[in-house]
Amino acid sequence: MTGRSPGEQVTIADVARHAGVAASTVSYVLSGKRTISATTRGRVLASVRALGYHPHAGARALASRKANVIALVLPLRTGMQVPVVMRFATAVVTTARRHDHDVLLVTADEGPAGLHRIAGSALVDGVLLMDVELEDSRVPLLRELALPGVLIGHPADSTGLACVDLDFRRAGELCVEHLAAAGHRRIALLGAPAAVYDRGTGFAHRTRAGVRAAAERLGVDAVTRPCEEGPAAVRRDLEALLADHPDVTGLVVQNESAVGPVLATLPLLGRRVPGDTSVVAICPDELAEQSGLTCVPVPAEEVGRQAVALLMRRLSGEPVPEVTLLEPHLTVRDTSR
Amino acid sequence: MTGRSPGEQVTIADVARHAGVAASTVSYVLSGKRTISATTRGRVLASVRALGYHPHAGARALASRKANVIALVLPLRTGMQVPVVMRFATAVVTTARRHDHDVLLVTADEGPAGLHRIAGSALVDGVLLMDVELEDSRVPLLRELALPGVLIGHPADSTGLACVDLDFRRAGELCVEHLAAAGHRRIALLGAPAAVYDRGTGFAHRTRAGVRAAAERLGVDAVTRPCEEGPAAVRRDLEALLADHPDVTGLVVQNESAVGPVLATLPLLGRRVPGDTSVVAICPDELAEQSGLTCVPVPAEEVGRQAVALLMRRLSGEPVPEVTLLEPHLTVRDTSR
DNA sequence: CTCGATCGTCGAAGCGCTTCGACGGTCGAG
DNA sequence: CTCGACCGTCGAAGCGCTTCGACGATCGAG
Repeated sequence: MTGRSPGEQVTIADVARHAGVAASTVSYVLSGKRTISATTRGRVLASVRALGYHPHAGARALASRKANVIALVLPLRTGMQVPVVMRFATAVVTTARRHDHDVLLVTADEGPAGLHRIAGSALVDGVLLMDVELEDSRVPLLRELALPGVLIGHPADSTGLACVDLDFRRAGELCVEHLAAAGHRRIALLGAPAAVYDRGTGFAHRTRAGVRAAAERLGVDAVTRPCEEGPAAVRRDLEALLADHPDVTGLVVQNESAVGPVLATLPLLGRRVPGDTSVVAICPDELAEQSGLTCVPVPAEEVGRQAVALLMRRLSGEPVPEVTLLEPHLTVRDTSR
Repeated sequence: MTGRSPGEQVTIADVARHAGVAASTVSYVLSGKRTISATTRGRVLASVRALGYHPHAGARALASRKANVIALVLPLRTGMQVPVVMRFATAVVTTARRHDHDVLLVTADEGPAGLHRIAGSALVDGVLLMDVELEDSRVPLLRELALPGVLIGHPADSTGLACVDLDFRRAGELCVEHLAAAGHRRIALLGAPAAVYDRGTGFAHRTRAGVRAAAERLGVDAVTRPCEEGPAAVRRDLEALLADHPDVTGLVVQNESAVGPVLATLPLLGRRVPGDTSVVAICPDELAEQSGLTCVPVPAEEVGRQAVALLMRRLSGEPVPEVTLLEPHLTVRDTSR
């Protein structure tokens, strides 16, 4: 029984009165910023529980100049790998909570103005930027606002920033190395939608670069081609690719929505997998697992966790590395040989 | 040039000084809660722009007892229709911003404790609850905390609540009516994963009920069966279904991940679509459009908009209807006859 | 012309919290 | 023993904003 109607804010003064101490003492117990005797601490904590006290977020933000909230700026537009984004978001929220922070969801459509608003109103202490382009307009703004930020993906110039990403270049190389080792001499990358390349999205460009570099190094042929979304489009793009390059026997797919249709279409084109054609994907692991697909998993959770951890370190003033690249790994399943 | 280092908070006092008025006057200009002469207002607004002033969210929340933030409580667990959730989230953020509110992302894993925390700390003014189950533990809590909330989906007992949802019962009926009108006498519902039914998730149960009711009313046979995710699982469940009920000629699919595989599998079973078997889905429209699928679209955006609008009305003390059901519509494409 | 309304503005009082400086009380070193 | 250092606690001052009451000025009605 709290003796208060629900919805009424329990204040630190209530707790102090209940425990017979000063409000500041309660604050120090909760923050641990000054030593408090075990007895007093025990009494205070008991009162906190008894009253169901939660500090008023606004008041705390005002006094301490920290909101304990971070912003997650999501793309939410076409061409995005939706499930990846989702799993990533989950990891971010969970990790942030573990660091006693909440997550504000901001859509990229709000653009730079959104960042201005958020920074100016002290709504958040820092931002996580997803879907970063090679030349991203938000990046200079971040520098200018002196708003602590961590980027998912990395822009061309990462000076003074903190970026986390799967090493997509290496992932591309890995796929080609795997196929080349299995004896494939002609390899094709069926990539993201053209719009994604046009936007200059890092992961697409870097993967392509990795594929090309590895192919050159290993002396195999590699062609690359964007691929639109939707079963019909995938099928069309795949057929066109194989019509132009009929001698391709190794396929690297980096497009979530293409995985299913590619696997369904190849047999119809008279190509058995992996007998005639090997398929390797860069995609979430569950998706690949469902189809027994050889893949380089995109570790969305791990990226999310790392990103939050980096941001937390920045918020506490620690220096952090500019670029954190996660090492990709290839999981061999049934679609490659 | 603001004359302040970036990251320094511009306060209302700065604006007041710059405009030569009192701080309270600035506040009234911005809130419109008292009449201010056009000249003064103009001067103040100019200063606001010149200094790039954004009110400090915490201070504002403290003084006004409104955070101008709503919480979006997302499931983020298996069996969810991920793209739907995503589009929904986008609509929520966009609509909320239009009402001058931000959105805090909360995962359902935090459970009731999360709601307590959020309510107690005045972090948010209200909550949007997704993925509501028929008997949802968060619902009584919402009542108890007197926390304004809007549910997406609706629980068995919606007294005193506000719920928004597509009328899934009607959607189920619509599909059956369409198939029956085309002459199909034996119809099957290939539904959500079994876990979704077991959780008592409203949309799955209501759709099934609608299918059964319409079938009975129209005198056609209807069988229903859950369907797991992933191409292989879908194929297996579909084959089992058709083995048990070979005379089924009309298929209702309510499972995003099943749409593609179902369409791919039917021809392999010697069933041409729509010649031998008609397929109708309840799924996002883009997904259906890609495959030329007859469907009842799930209007994620519309639900998101409505939900936010309802919450805003609740926050301003207006009474709102307990249940808002969106009328489903069937779009005929190439997979049904 | 005077008086009450009305309008536009101001000053001050908090909102609930953190944090700084201060102050008694202990305790160990000299 | 005495004195300084330290420990545990308190009171007060603000953080930036909203909002209430007050107050001069303006204006129309009597």
